[in-house]
This record gives sequence, C-alpha cells and structure tokens, in this order.
Amino acid sequence: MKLSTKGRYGLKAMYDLALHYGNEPISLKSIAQRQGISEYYLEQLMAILKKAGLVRSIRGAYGGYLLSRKPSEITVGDVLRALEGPIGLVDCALEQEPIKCLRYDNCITRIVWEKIRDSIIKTIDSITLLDMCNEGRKKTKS
Amino acid sequence: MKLSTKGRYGLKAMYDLALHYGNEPISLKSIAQRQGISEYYLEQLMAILKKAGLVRSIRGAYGGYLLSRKPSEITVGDVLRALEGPIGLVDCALEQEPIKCLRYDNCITRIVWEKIRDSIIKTIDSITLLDMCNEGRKKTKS
DNA sequence: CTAATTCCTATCTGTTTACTCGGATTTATA
DNA sequence: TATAAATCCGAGTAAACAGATAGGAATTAG
Repeated sequence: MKLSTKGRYGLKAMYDLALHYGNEPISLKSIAQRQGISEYYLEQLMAILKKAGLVRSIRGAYGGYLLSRKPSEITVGDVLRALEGPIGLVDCALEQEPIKCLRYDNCITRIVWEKIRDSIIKTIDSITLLDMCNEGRKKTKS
Repeated sequence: MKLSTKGRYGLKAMYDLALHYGNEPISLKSIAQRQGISEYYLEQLMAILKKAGLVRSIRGAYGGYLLSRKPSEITVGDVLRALEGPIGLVDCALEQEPIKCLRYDNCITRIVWEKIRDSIIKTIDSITLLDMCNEGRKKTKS
C-alpha cells in the first residue's frame, strides 16, 4: 500500500514551489537540492505536473518553474492525481474508469476498497498547498 | 498507491471463511475456486494469516481453514495489517516504527501522509467481516 | 492403505520503479 | 553576439518486486 516516489517527491516539489509563490521562477536544481531528490528524475515529474496544468515553466537562463495557481487553489489531491493517476487501492475501485472484473457486481470486497478510497479522497481534497505552508510556519515559530 | 494481491486476495479469502463460519473447515482449493485465485499462491497468504492468528487450520483429509475468532471480532484492518504490514503510504509515516529520514522533524509532507494514513486506519478498523457478510446478504436479497 | 489436505521451501519470470544520460532548444545577461 | 544556465525530450538500465508455480514432506479421515 505504498505511494511511489512520484507522489512523494512531487508533493515535496510542489510544496517547495508554494513556499516561493509570488517570486521569480525556481530552478529544478535548487528544488532538487533543497528536497534531496535526484535532479534528473525530478525533471520528469515536473513534466507531468506541467502537462497537468499545475505548474508552468520559463525556459532559458534564470528560468525555472512556478505554480500556475495560488497555493490556496491547489490541493494535495490535485498533485497526487496528476502523478499517480486516479485514486484507488485496487483497479476495480478507482475513482475514474474502474476496471470491472467478471465478479464486479457481486463483489463485496470491492465495497470495502471503495470506502477506503473515499476516505482517502476526502482527506487529500481537503488539504491545500497553502495549508501546508501555514503548517510549516507554525513549526518554525515553535 | 495500489494494494498488492496479498491484501486483495487475502480479504476475499477471509470473507469467504466468514461466510462459512461455524461449519466444517474450508479447503484452500474451494476458496481458490470460488474467489478465482491461484491455489498455490493463496496457500502462502493463508500461512501468513495463520501466523498472525487470524485463522487456524486442520490438516489431513477433509481438513481446511477456519476463522480463529468470530467474524464480528475480525476487522479489515486486522487482515490488511497481517498481509501488508503496518499501515502507511510512505515509510516515514507508518503507524508503527516509522523510518525517520534526516529531514524527519522538519518535513511538512510527512504530516500530509500521516493524515491520509489516519483516515485509512479509521475506515479499515471500523469494518468487520460480519459487516461484509451483512452487506452481502443485502445484495442477494435485492 | 489411500486420497485429500496442509505445510514448507525454493525457484522463476515479467513488470515496474527509480534513476541516469546525452543532446537539442531557449533565453537572460555580460 | 557569445556564453552559461536552464528547460525539454527521448532512450536506456539495473535492481527490486509481484505474482505465480513447483515438488515433496507430513498429517489424517475413512
């Protein structure tokens, strides 16, 4: 039941961008260094996030990445869906286009997976990048 | 964010055993056939469930497996923990013995993973095998 | 004694993950 | 305009893992 590094690293990177929201674009290299991630690998994740419309990029010297919306308007769910695909612990209980096996209609375990999925969705859709930034500020104060 | 077949198949098997609770032991072969699972593979899962104390076995002809407690006293969480290990989407946010990286104390994303984990835990610990049986009865009636 | 069954351990194969690399393109600035 | 700093793009790879298979020993009801 583990998340891949896509989701893990991706949220770190998005949080990093959120902390710098409003300033100049942030380079891949600096994000990778701060967050302890392989730069080359992160590059691929940013491409996915860009395609999903969560970040935009500026090429060339002094270029980098920016959030394409305010931190308050990007949820953890947005990030995870972009990187990990539709939410769900099993293919027959994905939030979108569940893959129906032969036993689909009579399957009781499926109902369990759907309940778990819904609790995950409720949580990830309720946390924004801004929430995370505020949480971070609380920490450094104390 | 996918569950392995351990958890998937394991819960199916446990549900199957719950449906037959109170009767003679159920053979691996019959569970595998009803649930559409490889018999040999299921064997390994049952060994894990047995070691975890969730089922007991009777060897020899006409032997098989039985729940070691009443369906009302076994939760989905019990089954998943036995088969998948401590709950958590990332190693630094496991419910038991989280693996602390260097950034552990200052890591904000970790807090997110913990919230998701807690919502999963709340759900899986609130559903028992009996609940699943009742759900199944509802379905066949309608 | 026989057939049915669990128990135990080992092995295999395909897929996925996480990462690396090389080079093309863009662009701010000196 | 030259240069360095970036993003962009596609390919390749090693290790880990999932899922399954197999063979044979031990147990037991009939």
